Amino acid sequence: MADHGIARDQLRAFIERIERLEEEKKAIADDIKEVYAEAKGSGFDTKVMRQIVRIRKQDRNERAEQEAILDLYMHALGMADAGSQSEYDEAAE
Amino acid sequence: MADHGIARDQLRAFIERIERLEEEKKAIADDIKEVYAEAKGSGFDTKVMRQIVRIRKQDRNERAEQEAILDLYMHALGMADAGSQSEYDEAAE
Amino acid sequence: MADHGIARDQLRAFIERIERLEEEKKAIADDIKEVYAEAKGSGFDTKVMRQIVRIRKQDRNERAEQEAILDLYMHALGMADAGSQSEYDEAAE
Amino acid sequence: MADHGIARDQLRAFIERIERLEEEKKAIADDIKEVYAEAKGSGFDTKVMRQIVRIRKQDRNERAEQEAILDLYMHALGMADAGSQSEYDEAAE
DNA sequence: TCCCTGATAGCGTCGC
DNA sequence: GCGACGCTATCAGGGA
Repeated sequence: MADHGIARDQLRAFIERIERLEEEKKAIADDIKEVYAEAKGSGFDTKVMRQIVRIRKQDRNERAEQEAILDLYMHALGMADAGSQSEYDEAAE
Repeated sequence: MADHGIARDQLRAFIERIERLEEEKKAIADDIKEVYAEAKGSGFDTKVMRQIVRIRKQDRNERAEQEAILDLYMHALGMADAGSQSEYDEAAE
Repeated sequence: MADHGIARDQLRAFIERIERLEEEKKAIADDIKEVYAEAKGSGFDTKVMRQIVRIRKQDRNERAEQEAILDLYMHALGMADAGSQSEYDEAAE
Repeated sequence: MADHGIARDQLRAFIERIERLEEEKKAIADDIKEVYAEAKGSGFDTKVMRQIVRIRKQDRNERAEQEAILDLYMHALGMADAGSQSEYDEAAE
């Protein structure tokens, strides 16, 4: 039974951490809204702004995908890419 | 009561159309799987293939977004774009 | 080097087949959307409709599973099933 | 023309603030994912956890709504509510 | 106020 | 069999 108690506490802790993080996330989402509202107040068209944000994001993603596919090719060809091994070492694989 | 009967038949018809279409959709999804499987059988790396397909799609989307944002600017500036009214006429809007 | 050229063409063919199929899939997905939109225009609640579709699908899956189990038993008993009336008969509904 | 330059800078500033905030938002979303992953590693069922989180959120929303209604009555009766102990006290749970 | 679009979360699939 | 990724469906916010 003690185990259940422990598990319960652990679960509770996880849940609370998540809820705390979700609060933060929501706070930020609200901040974003505020910025759009402020921009609108300054005469900008939020629709256009959203599109700009979206397209810039796409650009970044595109670049990321390009890199990803390059890596993929390299591996497919049995060539590990030296350099850019940042953050994790795949040599072990 | 007759109304309910009519509505029921109408609803039934809609549901069946949807289910039929979903069957077709699934059939195509299966076809896609088959193609990947076949390619794999020919020695291709499906992961790479999926990436290629994805990136090509992104390219197309990017172009579409570019056009969309252009349109948006044009409208924001009060300039309807003459031409490119292909497929549907926005004049009515 | 010729090999690479061949592989390249083959790959290209696979990619194009996939892209063609994905287009078709998307077209059908759009058709489905249209049907929902039309139903909505006729006063139906699409949320409810989606639930109906989902439930009916589950039912079919359950039936399929039941049949699968039956088949399993039949084979375990050394009895091949003679046809099992393909696709099931909806007349009864 | 100077105006356009100013507007441009202003727009740029808004866009960058938004992008910065979206990065933060994403970072938090990733943190949440990590917590779920960690919980999973401790043997918890994340699907159940997500349900718990969702339900507790609903509960909070309901409580908030109840309070809102209460406030409404209070105001209708010309009685301002004195503070209403902001944010609710979780000690009782 | 309603509709539509975009964002998010859950599900299923694929690969390891 | 497990874990990760992509896709789909649902929900919420913004605009008309």
